[in-house]
Amino acid sequence: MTTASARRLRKSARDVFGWDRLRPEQLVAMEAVMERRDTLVVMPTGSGKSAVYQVPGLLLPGPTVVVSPLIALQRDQVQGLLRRNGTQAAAVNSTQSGSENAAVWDRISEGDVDFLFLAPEQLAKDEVIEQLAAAEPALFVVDEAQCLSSWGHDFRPEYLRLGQVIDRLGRPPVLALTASAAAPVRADIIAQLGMRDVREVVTGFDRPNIHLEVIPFQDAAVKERAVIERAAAEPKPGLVYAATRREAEGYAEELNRLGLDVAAYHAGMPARERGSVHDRFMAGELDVVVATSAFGMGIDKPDVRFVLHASVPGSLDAYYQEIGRAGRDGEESRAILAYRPQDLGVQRFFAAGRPDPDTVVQVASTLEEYGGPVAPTDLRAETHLTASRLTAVVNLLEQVDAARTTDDGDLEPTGVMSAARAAQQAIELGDAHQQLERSRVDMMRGYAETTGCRRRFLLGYFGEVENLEACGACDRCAAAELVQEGAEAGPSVLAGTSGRPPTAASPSADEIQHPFAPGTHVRHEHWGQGSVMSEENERLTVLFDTVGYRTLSLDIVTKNKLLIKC
DNA sequence: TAAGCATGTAAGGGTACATGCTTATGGCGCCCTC
Repeated sequence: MTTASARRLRKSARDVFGWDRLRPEQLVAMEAVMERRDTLVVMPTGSGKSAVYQVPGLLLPGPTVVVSPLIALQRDQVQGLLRRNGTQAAAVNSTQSGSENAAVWDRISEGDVDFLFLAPEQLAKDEVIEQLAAAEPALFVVDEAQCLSSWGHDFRPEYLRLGQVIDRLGRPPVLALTASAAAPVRADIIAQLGMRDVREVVTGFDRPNIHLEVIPFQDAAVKERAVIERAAAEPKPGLVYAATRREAEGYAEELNRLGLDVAAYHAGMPARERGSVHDRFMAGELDVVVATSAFGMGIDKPDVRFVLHASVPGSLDAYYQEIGRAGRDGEESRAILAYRPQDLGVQRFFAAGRPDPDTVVQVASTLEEYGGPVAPTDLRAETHLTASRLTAVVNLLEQVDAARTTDDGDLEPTGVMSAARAAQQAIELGDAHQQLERSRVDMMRGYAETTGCRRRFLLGYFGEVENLEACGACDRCAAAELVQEGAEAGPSVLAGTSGRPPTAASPSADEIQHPFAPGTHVRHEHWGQGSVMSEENERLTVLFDTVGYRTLSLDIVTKNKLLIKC
């Protein structure tokens, strides 16, 4: 590429950041940003995702706003940028004093800050939006954008307010960055941020050096023993993911008893202790960290040799994100899942989090009683709800067009429907989201129980439909290879799993002759529009817009004409 | 949805089983006290 903008980008990357070469996909995304287009980038961690906003951010006139989910991450990002020649970066958050934050705002108004880092909660405050709007930001970046979809609907509802914030800032170009996002997550990010005419830059999901394995269990005690033995036996360092805090502490204790250097990590621990575990792991002082899902964002340790899940996580998005912390150095590493079907129960429980219907009715009718604009703080006082609970309900009401945010940040009913109708539609929307979350748990189960190549299943889930060859680097391919060898040459011992021979369990793209190849858009009489995500063993997995993932028998689909291509 | 725990009951002096309650991930910001 030899356009003037590509030349400028390359020069800035070299002069300021010392990067002699930009990857083609980085350059494509940067050029889209320079053209002021809304851009969604899905790139694995370690592939230079941050560069996509850093380089254009310095070339565009005006500050770049970066929404980042963790204050610890903001700190790392600011320090990283300050090390670059002539680059000014700052953060505004609750760990800094009022006067420190005020000093940052002064610098922004003087044009002295190139990059400003904030958590979405900061952007819930009117004065923050007003000061930002006055600075006329050149670019609005949402880092770790999968948080918007995974946390925005319940845990951190301010994430879903970012679309409104961008409107109030005068719609600067939006850049969303994430390391892993399947189709519904990408669609959610685009919809919630109100991104328009989006340039999507999605690089390959495959991490061929990570060997995939699932070990099935029925008995909890047997599984626990196996997890401990396996974690002790694998090359170090490694990560063990547990579903609960108690489990994490239990495993850490057992492994310590075996003489290994192991620490637990979860959100219930004091901040200092968490920081110390993080630092010791990064410094290579720990063999294993046993953690809940709290551990990992911003961890870029190249030599993690295994990621062992002691319980299934709630989605393949989460699973892929967590196993992606293994083998960043490109060396062989392993992702092992200790799978017990009963463990899905706790994930179904987590997937059930949605605003309570009574609360939705209460907020809708309170809003109707006001009749006109009301400050969110007044609505909070009236309904006796916490800020995040109220925000979660308001988000639903806005999504069904029953309420809107004024330019002043107040809430008002749109008046197009009654409070009862608004509440009903908002509750239905909450239910639909819950259904999608549950279908994602089902897909996790599908991965654990598949009889075909696990990597094909995983890549199909992320919509990567080009590479349908079996991988040869998962337990299923190894098992198929063993069967094949046995059939050809009698009993033999499995020598290894290197290389990628096609296997009986996994047909190539050319061999799939039926009309529902992955990527095909389809329509179902009851479930509406969808697209085929994967096909194996005569079963189709389809992602429907309204009901989430569904797995269907190809035979029944064909015989009963259940799906129409469109 | 499922597991752990406390309590209750039957049969019978210590134990087995049923029942019901509680808890299960993720962070920011802000207000409090020392």
